[in-house]
Amino acid sequence: MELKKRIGLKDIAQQVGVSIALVSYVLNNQKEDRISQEVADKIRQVAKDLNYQPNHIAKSLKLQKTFTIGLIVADISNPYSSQIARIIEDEAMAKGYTVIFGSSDENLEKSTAIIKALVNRQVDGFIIAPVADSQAFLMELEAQNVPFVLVDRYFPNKAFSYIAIDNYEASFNAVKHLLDKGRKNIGLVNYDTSLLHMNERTRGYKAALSINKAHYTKDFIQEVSTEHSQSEIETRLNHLLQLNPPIDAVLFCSNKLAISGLKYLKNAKVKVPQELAIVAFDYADAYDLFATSITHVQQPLEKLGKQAIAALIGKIENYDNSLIQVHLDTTLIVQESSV
Amino acid sequence: MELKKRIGLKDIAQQVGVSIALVSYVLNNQKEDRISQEVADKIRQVAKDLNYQPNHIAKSLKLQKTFTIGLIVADISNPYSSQIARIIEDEAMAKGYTVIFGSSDENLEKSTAIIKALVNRQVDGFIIAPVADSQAFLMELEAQNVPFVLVDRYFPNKAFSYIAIDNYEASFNAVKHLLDKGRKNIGLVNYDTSLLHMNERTRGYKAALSINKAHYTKDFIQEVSTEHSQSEIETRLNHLLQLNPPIDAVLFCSNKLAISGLKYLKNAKVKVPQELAIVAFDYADAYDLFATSITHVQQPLEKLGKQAIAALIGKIENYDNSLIQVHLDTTLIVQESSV
DNA sequence: AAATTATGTTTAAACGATTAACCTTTCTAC
DNA sequence: GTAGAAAGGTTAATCGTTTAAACATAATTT
Repeated sequence: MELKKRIGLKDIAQQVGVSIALVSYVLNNQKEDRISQEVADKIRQVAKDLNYQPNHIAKSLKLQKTFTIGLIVADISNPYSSQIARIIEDEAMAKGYTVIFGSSDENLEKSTAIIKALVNRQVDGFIIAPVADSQAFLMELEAQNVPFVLVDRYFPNKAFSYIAIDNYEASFNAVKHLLDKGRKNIGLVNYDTSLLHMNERTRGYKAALSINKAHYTKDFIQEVSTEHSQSEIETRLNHLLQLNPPIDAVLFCSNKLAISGLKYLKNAKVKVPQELAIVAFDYADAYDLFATSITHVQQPLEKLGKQAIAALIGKIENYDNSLIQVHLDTTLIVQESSV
Repeated sequence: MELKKRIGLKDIAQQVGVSIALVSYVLNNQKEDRISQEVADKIRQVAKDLNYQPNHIAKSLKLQKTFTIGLIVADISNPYSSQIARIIEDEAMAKGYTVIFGSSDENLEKSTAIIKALVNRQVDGFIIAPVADSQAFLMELEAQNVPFVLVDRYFPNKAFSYIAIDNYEASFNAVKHLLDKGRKNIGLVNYDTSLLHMNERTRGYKAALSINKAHYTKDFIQEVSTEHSQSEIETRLNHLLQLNPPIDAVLFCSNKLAISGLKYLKNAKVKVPQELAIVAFDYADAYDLFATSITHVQQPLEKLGKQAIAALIGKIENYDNSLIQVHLDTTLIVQESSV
C-alpha cells in the first residue's frame, strides 16, 4: 500500500543531470535566452516522460498565492446558489482558479467560521453572498486585506465592492406590470430580514403603488422568517386572501417563497390568474409546471457571476482595490399568471 | 496597499523568547509532559493576543495532507448534484475537510482535466459521480493511489468503491406499482447512455413487465441523448402516446427527464393520471406544483452523501483501501399521478 | 561523587517549489 | 595577452510549518 512516489523537479534534475533550479526555469519558460536549447529540450522531454505534475501546494507556499477562491453562498442546494456556483466555477476554471464553496445558512457564526477556515487555507479571495449583520466581519476581512466581492446582497453606506441587481427597480416594474393589467390590491410576500436587497424589493413595491396612487395598507405586506416553514407561508397567504377587499395579485420576493406559496394556492384551489395574479422573483423549473406558468423577475445570473469573478480576479491580480458597485438590470418574463 | 503581515509561529516565538519548534509543540498539544506549564501558557496567550492563524498551506506541504477533498458531479447547478454537494459539504466540514467541486458535464475530457488539476492541488481524495467510459481513467487514478469513492454511478466488473442506490429494484418497484394500479401499457423514458445505473433502471423496468407477463414492445422504451433538448423529449413522448394501443403510464428515469416531459404533457393537456399515469425518479419542487403531484422514487441522498464521505475519509485516514460497494434502498413516494 | 534519568528547550532538516545572486567557461575586442 | 562581456549553469535562501535528534541543566539513583 506504499504510495507511489510523485515525480518532482528533483527527479527530473537527477535524470537529466542538471540542477533543480534549471529545471524550474525551463518548465516555467524563464531565462529562455540563457539556457541552451539542447538542455531545455532534454528537460522538457524527461518531464513529459516521467509525467511530471507540479506540486501546487509547494508553489502556493513559495508564491504566496493559491489560485483558489472561496465562494460563500446561502445554501448550495438552493437552485439560485447552485446556478451562480456553476457560472463561477466555469469562469474561475477558465482563468486558472479553482473554487472552494461553503454554505452560510444565513447564519453569521457559520458564515464567519467558514470564511476564516478558508482564509487559513490561503484562498486568494472570496465571492460572498453575505448574511445579515455581517458588515463588521467584512470590515475585519477588508482590514486583513483579503480581497472579496459581494454578490446578490450588499449593505447601505458600506464601501464594499458588489455585483447585484437593481432590486428596487425590479420590484417597481413587477408591481407596475400588475397595475397595468388592472390589478387593484397587490400583496407582497417577503422575508423579515435586515438584508438590504430584500428591503429594496419592498421599497420598490411601495413606490410603485404610491406613485400610481394605488391603495394599500400595511396588511398587504407579509414578512416571513428566513427559515420559513410551509405552514408559515400558508398562514400569511391566507391572511392576504381574507382581507376585505381581498388581494387580487401577489408578488413573491424569492423563488422559495413563490414555490411554497404556489403549493398552497394549488391545494386551496385558488384560480390563477382569475382570482389572483402572481409575479415571482428568480426562476424555478416549478414555475413552468404550475397550472398557469408564472411571470417572474429574471436575474442575469450569467452576468452576475462573470462580473463577480472578473472583479475579484482584478483585485487579486492587480492589487487594485478600487470600489466596484454594480446594479444589473433584470427582465420581467411575462407568463400566464399575470395576464 | 501593503498586505498586512500575517502572524506566523516565528512572531510568537520572538515575542515569547523561545524557539519556533517549542511554539509548534505547544500549539499542537504535543510533548505536553516535557514543556513547562508556565511557558506553554505564555505561548498560548501570545498566540491568542496576536490572533495567530496557522498557515494551512505550509502545514499541508509538510504533512503531505491538505484536508481537502474534490467533489466531481455532473453539473453543480442540477438540483440532484447540488443537494448531494450540500450534504457532503456539511459532513466534510464536520470532519475538518473542505471541498473543492467541479462539474464534469458528462464529458470525459472535462472530467479528467478537472480531476488532474485537483490532484496537483494535492486534494486528499475524491468523491466522483463518474462520466460514461471513465473506467480507464479511474484505474489510472487508482494506480496513483489517489483515494476516491464513486457516488450515484458505478461500473460493472470494476473493483471501485461506490455508494449508490439499487436502481434495478427501484425501477422494478415503480413499474410493479403501476401494474398494481391497473396500468397495462407502461412506457419508459431514459437516457441513451452506457452508464450502468441508468441501464439498470431499464433492466428493472423490463423485469417487472416480464415477470408480471405484461405486454411491451421495444417502442415502449424511448431513449434521449444526455444533453436532451425539450423538443427531443416532446418527440419521444408524442411517439409513445401515438402508439396503438397508446401507453397509459410512463416512467421517467430522472428528474430532468420528468420535468421536460411534464412541461409537454401540461401543454398537450394530457390528463394525469386518467389518461396517463406517471412515476419519476428523484425529486424536484416542480413535482408538487404540477396539477397532480408526482409519484417518484426518492433517493436517500443524506445517506448517500454521508456514507460516501465516511468511506472516503476511511480510505484517506486509515490507508485502508478495502472495497466498499453499497446499494441503498429507495422509497417510492406515491402521489396523485399514479393512483 | 559519578552515573543515570528527567525535564525543558533548541537545532536543523525536511516538504517541493522559486529566484536572486553567484560562478565558470568561452568569446570578443584591442 | 588580458579585460570584459556573453553564455550557460549552479548555489543557497526562502515560503511557514513539523519533528527527530541533540543539547543543557537539574534531580535522582547507586
